[in-house]
Amino acid sequence: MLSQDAPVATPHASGLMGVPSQSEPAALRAVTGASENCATSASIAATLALVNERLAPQRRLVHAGEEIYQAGERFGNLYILNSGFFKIVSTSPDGREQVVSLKFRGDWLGFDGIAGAAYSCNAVAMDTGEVWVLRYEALLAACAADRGLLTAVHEAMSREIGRDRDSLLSMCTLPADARVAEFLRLWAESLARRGLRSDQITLRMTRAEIGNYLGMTLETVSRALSRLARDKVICFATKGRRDVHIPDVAALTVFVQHCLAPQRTLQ
Amino acid sequence: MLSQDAPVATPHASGLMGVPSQSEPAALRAVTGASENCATSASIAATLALVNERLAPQRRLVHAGEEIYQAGERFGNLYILNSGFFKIVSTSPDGREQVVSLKFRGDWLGFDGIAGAAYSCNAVAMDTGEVWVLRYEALLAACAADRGLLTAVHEAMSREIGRDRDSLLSMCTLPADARVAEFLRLWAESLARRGLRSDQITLRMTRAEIGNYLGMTLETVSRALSRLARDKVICFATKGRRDVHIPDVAALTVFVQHCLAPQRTLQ
DNA sequence: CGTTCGATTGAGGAAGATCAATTAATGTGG
DNA sequence: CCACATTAATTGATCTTCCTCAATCGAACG
Repeated sequence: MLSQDAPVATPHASGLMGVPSQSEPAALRAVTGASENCATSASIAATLALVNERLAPQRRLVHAGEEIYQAGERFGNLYILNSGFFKIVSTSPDGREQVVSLKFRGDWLGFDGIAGAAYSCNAVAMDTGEVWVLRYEALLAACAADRGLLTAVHEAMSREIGRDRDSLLSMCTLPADARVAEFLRLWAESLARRGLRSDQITLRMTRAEIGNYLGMTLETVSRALSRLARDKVICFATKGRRDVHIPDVAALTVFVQHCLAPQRTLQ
Repeated sequence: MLSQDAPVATPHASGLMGVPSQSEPAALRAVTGASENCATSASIAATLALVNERLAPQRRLVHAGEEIYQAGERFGNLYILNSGFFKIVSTSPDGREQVVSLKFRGDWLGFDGIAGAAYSCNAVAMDTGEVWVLRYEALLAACAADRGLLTAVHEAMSREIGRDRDSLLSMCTLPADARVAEFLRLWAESLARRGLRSDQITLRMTRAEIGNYLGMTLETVSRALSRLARDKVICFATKGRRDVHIPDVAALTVFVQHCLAPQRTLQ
C-alpha cells in the first residue's frame, strides 16, 4: 500500500522527501516518542499514512509563487504538505505584510481559517511541491471513526501554537545576529528531524524575505550571514549565496549564546 | 477586584451574557456575525454553557501569581478561563523569558501541551479568577457525542493560532509607540467583545511585564504611555498610573497609523 | 514614617535602519 | 553565446530608534 504516498519528485532535489512511508501510525508514534514541537520523520510518515488511508486526499501539485489559499477566502479545506516548502504571510488592514511561519513536509496548513470561517493569511509555495487537500468536514467525519486521526490533527495544531510562541520568544529576546543563527539552526533541525541531511540548506528565500520573517532588514540579514561565514559557523557554496553549508549545527547554538553573553540576563 | 471581568461563578450572572445554554456555537456565530479572531460575549457564553452542560467541569479559584500549569509538567488538562486574567510565559533553555500571550474570559489554556504530552510554558494568574478544569480525555469523549463541542475546541485553537500571528505581525512591523497603542486598542477591543466597558482599562501588569510582552524595555513603555497621554489619546486616573482611560478607541488606531505615516510602506 | 517597589524622565550610547554605491547572479533577446 | 537588463547581495556611511544607566518621584505597606 501507500505507493502513491511517496512524495512527488521535485526538480530541485532540496529534500523534504524520500522517506519510506509504510508503518503503523499510532503504534509508531508511541515507539518513537515524538516530543513537543518535534515531529520526527517516522511520526510524520505515520500521520501521512494514516491520513492517506482514512481520507485518500486529493493531491495537488504546486509551483513556486502559487497560493493555495488567501486571506479572506472562505474556509473549507485543510492542507498537509507532502513535499516542497511554504511561507505563511499575514497582512494587516493597513497593508503591513509579515511572513509569520514557514511550513515543511508533514506540516498542516489552514488551521487559521477554522475560527472565522475564512482564512486569515496567505499560504504561498516557495518551491515545487505537493499538498494534500482535506475537506475539513470530511476530516471531522473521519476523525469520528478514528481517534488516532483526531489526535494527529490536535497535535498538529498544538505544535503550531508552540512554534508560533517560540518565534515570538526569539523575536523579542535575541539580537539580530543570534536570530539569524537561530533561524538556520531551526531549519537544520527541521531537516534532521525529517531524516534529511542537515548540513546543507538551500534557502529558497531572498534576504528580504528572511529579513521580513525575522523582523529585520535585508542588509542586517546579509551582515549577520557574513559574520557567521567569517566565524566559520557557516560556509557559502562556491557559487551563489543561496546554499548554506553548516559544518556543525552545535556551533550555531554556541554562536547564539555568544551573542547573548556580553549583556547577560537581558530583560 | 474583578472590575473588568465577569463575576466568578456563573457565566449568566452578568446581564450582558444571558445566552441560552444549549445553542450551538456555530449557529450563534452566524447570527452575531463574529469574525476571525473575534469571540463575542454571546459566543463565549454559549461555549461556556455548552462545556458546562457536557462536562460539568471542576471549578478552580486562582489568585494572582498562582500558576495553573508549568513548562515540563505532564499534560492532562485543558482549562477555560471563566474570570480573571492570565499571562502565558515561555522560557528558552538558556533562561530567556517571554510573555507570549494574555488570556481573558472565554479563552482556553493548555493547548501547547497536547503535542508533546507536556506543557511548554507557564500559565500565571494575574488576578483573582476562576478556571474550569477539563480532563483532555474526558473532553475528547464528550466531543464524540457532541459535534458542537469539538467545533468549539477547534475554534479556540484556531483563534489562538491567529492571535499569535497577529502578535508577531505587530512585533515586527510596528515601532514601539505604535505597539503600545495597539496593545491598548486590542485590550479595549477584547473587553468590548465581552460586553464590558472598554473605555477603562485596569492594567494589572507592571511596565516591565508589558514591556516584556511587547518586546521593549519598561522605560520605552513608560515613555510611550506618556506620549499617548500628552496627545490626549489616553488619560491616567487621578490616582495611580495603572488605570488607563480611553476616551475614544478609534484615536488609538489613528495614533498607530500616525506612527507609521512618516516612513510609509515599510518593509 | 521610613522602606520598598514601581513609574517617570533625562542623558548618553549601541544596535539596527536607512541611504547609497558596488558587485554578483539571473534572465533575455539578438 | 554574448551583451544587456534586471534582480539579488554585499558593504560602507550615516542617522534614528530604542536600550542602558542613573536620578527622582510617587504610591503602597508594614
